[in-house]
Amino acid sequence: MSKVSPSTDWREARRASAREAIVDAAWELASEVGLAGMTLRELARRAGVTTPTLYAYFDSKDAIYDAMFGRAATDFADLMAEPLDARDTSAALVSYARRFVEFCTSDVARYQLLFQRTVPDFEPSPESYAPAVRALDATREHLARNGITEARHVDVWTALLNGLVDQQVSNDPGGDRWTRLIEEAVTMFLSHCRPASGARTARSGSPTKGHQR
Amino acid sequence: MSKVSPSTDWREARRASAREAIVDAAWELASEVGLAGMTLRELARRAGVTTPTLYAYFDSKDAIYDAMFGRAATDFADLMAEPLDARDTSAALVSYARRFVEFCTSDVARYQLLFQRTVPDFEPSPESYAPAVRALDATREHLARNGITEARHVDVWTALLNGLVDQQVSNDPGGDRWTRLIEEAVTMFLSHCRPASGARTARSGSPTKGHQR
DNA sequence: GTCTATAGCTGGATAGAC
DNA sequence: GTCTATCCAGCTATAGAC
Repeated sequence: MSKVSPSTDWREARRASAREAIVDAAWELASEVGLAGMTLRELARRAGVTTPTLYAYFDSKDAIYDAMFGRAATDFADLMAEPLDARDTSAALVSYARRFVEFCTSDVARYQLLFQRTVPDFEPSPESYAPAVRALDATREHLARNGITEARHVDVWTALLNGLVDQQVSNDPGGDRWTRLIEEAVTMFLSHCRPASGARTARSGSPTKGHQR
Repeated sequence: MSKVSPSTDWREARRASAREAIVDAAWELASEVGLAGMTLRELARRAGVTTPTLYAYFDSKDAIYDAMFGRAATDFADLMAEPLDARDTSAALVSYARRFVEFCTSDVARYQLLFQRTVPDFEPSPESYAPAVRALDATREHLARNGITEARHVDVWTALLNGLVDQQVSNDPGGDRWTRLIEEAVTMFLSHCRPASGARTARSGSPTKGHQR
């Protein structure tokens, strides 16, 4: 495959594995104390090393944030690319929305790093950001299957879902006051944005009731 | 009125005035460097005093955040209580939504302190929080005039508006990619949530076009 | 690569003179 | 109430031995 020697491959693999372990510990810590509350001392302690060792794998704290972003974006894109088992396109969209909201609310720190700009002076590198673009493309594709193709409608969709997530985590953390409104919100969205193409497109009823969790 | 002497009143007034000046400087600073980036040294410099003087007026940095919250909540409630000049209730709701979104996007730091939980370990005191409750009541009243009375619909409303704001400030700061969708979002909301009560309630057309700013 | 030790800095908060 | 001077804690990041 490559011109590097096998031993170099091993070392590269071990190094990448060690980096992943640090990122694991970083996410675990951030979900407990918040992104801003994450310190390198505590991160090193959790990872079973000392502070200088972190610098053997990352140039700076921002580089760690960047690796965290990359991991989160990849997880997000992978989750959103998983196939959906739903009988029709609108039910699929509800499932898709639930998936997104569940992903966001299950780890607020991850949601903040990925979708809000809460860490001062941090911006993800293009490489880390790429998977997020891929996920947004998947969103567009799902909407297109429901006849939603206009850019403004896609923006309404993202606003609606982000709004549900934001209200949920800000005003009812751990509860379901807004997450339980997903199906209604999707119905509202579809009946307004989907082009009229017959009678059965208007509402989905509640075929996916009890499908969550 | 009170048993305190006039000179005590004067002193109280001057003290309150000095506190307000500090809060003014605090908001000006926060809007430049963010809430987390606000330091007491720089705040003191802006206010024309030294750090220890701040502690003559506030017990801690969190107490300053709390005073900032109180100011923002009062401004918010006052703005939302201003009368609306609109020919019908649905147009009034659009104006109301514009007012809210404009308030939020014009000062991101204020939006974050008021509606998100971005300052770690800070929670507003009941006194500072009270005006925010008053503003939410005003929102409920406006929605009720449009026949929206169910609690779940009020929650959909707040999610929708917060979603527009959040996407705007996170992904298109300074632009209008999401703020320009306000009228469409309100139309979508009303046609779904407003109880059917005749033909003319379904849509508002665009009577308020060019009404913003 | 990993450690011990520490530099260098910045933050909130305080002591004590005036 | 306001200042000068400072404390003390916490942070990121580095030097240098092994």
